[in-house]
Amino acid sequence: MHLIIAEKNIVANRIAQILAGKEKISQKKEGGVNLYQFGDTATIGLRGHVVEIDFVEGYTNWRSETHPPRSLIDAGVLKRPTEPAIVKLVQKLSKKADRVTIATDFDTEGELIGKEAFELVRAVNQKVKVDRARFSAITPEEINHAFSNASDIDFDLAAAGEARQIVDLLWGASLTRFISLAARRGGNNILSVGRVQSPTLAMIVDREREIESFIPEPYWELSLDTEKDGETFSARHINGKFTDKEQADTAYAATKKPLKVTDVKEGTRADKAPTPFDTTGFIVAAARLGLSAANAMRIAEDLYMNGYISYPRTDNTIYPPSLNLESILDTLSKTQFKKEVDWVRKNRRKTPTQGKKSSTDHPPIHPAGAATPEQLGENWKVYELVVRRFLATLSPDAEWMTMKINLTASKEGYTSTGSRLKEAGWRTVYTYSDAKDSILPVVKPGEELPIKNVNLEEKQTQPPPRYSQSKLIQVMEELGLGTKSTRHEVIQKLVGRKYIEGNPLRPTLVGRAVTESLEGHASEITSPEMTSTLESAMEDIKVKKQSRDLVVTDSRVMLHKVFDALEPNSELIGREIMDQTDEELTIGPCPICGKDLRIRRKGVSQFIGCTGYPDCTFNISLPSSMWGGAVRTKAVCEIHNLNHISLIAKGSRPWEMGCPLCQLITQQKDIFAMIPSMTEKIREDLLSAKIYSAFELGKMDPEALMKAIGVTKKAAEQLIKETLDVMALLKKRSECKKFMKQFVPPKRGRSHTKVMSSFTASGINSIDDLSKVCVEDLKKAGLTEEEANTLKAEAVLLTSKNQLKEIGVPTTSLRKYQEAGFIGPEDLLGSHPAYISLKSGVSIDTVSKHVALVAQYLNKEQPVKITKKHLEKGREELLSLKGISEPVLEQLYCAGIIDLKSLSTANPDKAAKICGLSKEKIKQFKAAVPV
DNA sequence: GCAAGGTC
Repeated sequence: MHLIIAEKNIVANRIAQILAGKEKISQKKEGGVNLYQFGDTATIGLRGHVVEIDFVEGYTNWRSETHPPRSLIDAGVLKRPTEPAIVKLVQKLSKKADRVTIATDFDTEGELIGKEAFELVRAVNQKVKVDRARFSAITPEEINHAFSNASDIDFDLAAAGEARQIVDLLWGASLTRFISLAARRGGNNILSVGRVQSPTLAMIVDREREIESFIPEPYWELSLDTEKDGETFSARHINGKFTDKEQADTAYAATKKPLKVTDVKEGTRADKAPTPFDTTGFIVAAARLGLSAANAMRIAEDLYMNGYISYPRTDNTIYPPSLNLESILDTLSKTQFKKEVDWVRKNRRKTPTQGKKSSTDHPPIHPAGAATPEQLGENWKVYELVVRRFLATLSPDAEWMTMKINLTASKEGYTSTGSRLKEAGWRTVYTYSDAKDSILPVVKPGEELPIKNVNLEEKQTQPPPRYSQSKLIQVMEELGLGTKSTRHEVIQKLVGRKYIEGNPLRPTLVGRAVTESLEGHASEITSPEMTSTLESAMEDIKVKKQSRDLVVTDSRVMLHKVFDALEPNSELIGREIMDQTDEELTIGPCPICGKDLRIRRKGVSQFIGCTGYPDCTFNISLPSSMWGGAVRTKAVCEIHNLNHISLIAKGSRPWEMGCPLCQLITQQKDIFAMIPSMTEKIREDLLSAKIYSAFELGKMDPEALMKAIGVTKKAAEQLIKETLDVMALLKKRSECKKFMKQFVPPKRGRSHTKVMSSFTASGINSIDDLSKVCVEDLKKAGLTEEEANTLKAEAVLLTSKNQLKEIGVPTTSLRKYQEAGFIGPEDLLGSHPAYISLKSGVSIDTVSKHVALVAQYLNKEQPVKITKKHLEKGREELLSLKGISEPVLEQLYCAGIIDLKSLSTANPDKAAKICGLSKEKIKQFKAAVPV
């Protein structure tokens, strides 16, 4: 069997299709992994790296005395499967294979992925022949050629990739741990460091510092307005920007009649059609549609997975000759772009535009399938962008008419330029950048024009702009930081670590503090040079000028030097970062005592507390950090002088909460409104007395409240009591919601909050209410019949359980009763103890005791006590009668018949109804009782 | 719990 291993599923599929020719391919899934088989060949796709490198055992504890961060530098590393299902299938097939071909991507990382696959194969099959197919496009010609000319894995190339892996892990993990520990940060708040992320962060910090230290300088611009045939236009002074005020004033004063046209120049300007999309170009264009880099990539990947566009991770801006542009046009003419396709076909340029980069792995991003807006929904605009860009690259250049008018006003020279789109060219199909005409009137040299206005404007030089995501990705690409597949993820990572925020991007204080510490003590890691050095070392490994191990050893030596400098300063570094970040957590003065309020974190919970604690207990609770870590933003509340709060979670937009105290007040407004004797006046008085929450109010002493808001003692007592009642109700509601959440999954338009508010409207406020509810009310809240029944049954179960517990039934017996179907107190009282004992397996003595407790609790008549001895005797008596077996005995117990005596006194009609035996049967048993 | 690189 010939096993072919590709880098990803989609490639495996296409290779199979090409190699199979007309043969039929059978596709099956094993453990969620696709396998394509034809003839004696099986093709499987990996998922990129299916193993990852990690440290050998013993290094998991960050705070270990024996394995501090520095020890990671010399720690051993191993490879561990990250995709066990794929690894398993590869190895299972390898055992049976007599030829294995590695067909991963044709680049360094692809060679490494191939080597990883090779190692998996060798681990289970030492003899099988393993070769390597290299192809730079997935076309029949390339693939067939690659497989009939298969060569060997390039272990040097793979080793270069391994060196990168190891160096990245050693530096990243050791420095991340070191700096996190120094700044006492753990869990969600670790401070990460890495070869790509740290220089990227440093660029953003650097830009911010440039902006801060920028000193604006004034300059002056001089222009005049004139008119021809009723059309006004303006002209700039030929000096451009005046940096000297006096010169500007002189020129202004000298701008006088007559204003004469000295010169008119007309020309044309070519406006080149854009080049094909690589990943960066695509992200930049998508940013104009308002998409973040990560979002644009997510949508592109989605479109790719569904066959609408080609592979979106590419560095290529030149269509390979093998790409069939004609058939793509055919496909697109089946979409709503038919008109544009026809236009392109009629006006097509000789050869498509091309950029500078031609890489081997994937073609530029282009449309691959037809789609409609209905099919794609939100993703449509990205598809449209790819389509229009593709069409633009086949379209002719646009052309502009340009006109330049030179003028003199007395002796001062002025100039005006205009342009008009002459040939729309590619702009016909690529409608994103607006092409505005600025048309000048027709004038002749020597002509005199009126001066309508002379304008002297003072302006200021501007600092450089902050990076937008797409600009940052462009710069990263120029510096060689990251890859086409990872750049956008790096930015997301920096946001997730709360190093950067906003759009355009600016550093947080943490981001800045970490960058500054690293620059001061481990500058290697904040410079893009580390990447270029690593890359040249990798080049050396590829050509055998160096070995992988030598490169790694060198890197280890360097990292030790870094730690030599870092370790003695660990206290200092920690202090620096903590001081700066404390500031970031401080949001302004406490409304009660005036000391600083600070964001506090404890596990997943976070809140705003007063630095005056425990003297001042003022606090505001915040949503759990599962919704995002709380950080302060630049905005400050005008009323409370507090910074606004924003919650930042990985992979989603920050949640702007605004001023936390304003939030608290609005939120409490609804709660206050539930208190019967609350009036708007009292509420205002409470606020002025700095009593912001119902919780605070409920805790108050009536005397103190009396003084604080000027009400009678009786009113104060009443208010406090009502507040406590409302809070108890809210607590019950929240328990009820939590309970409901376990059984009612959220759906579109049926959030848990929505369901709960519907419950409240129907008067359902607690789990207890749920247990007594009418199922129709639950269905009103959007629950299905089944969900409603389940919810009610579960509520009955829980409330009964709590009730029985309160009565004094211990948990173990309680569980047995409920499992046997005796749910609540009434069930225990409604059945004969013997029956309960038989069904639940709880001994009769215990059952009797519990039943007695229940009867006492419910104020019901105490049932007759039955002993174990009595029961056993009765049992023997009954079983001795003809026709009474164990199952019948159970039915008799149900009817309260436990011995001969109770049988003889039983009423057959009643008993039959309860236990399900026929009347005749019971009469028959009665008759058999010996006299 | 660390990196960066693949891919979903």
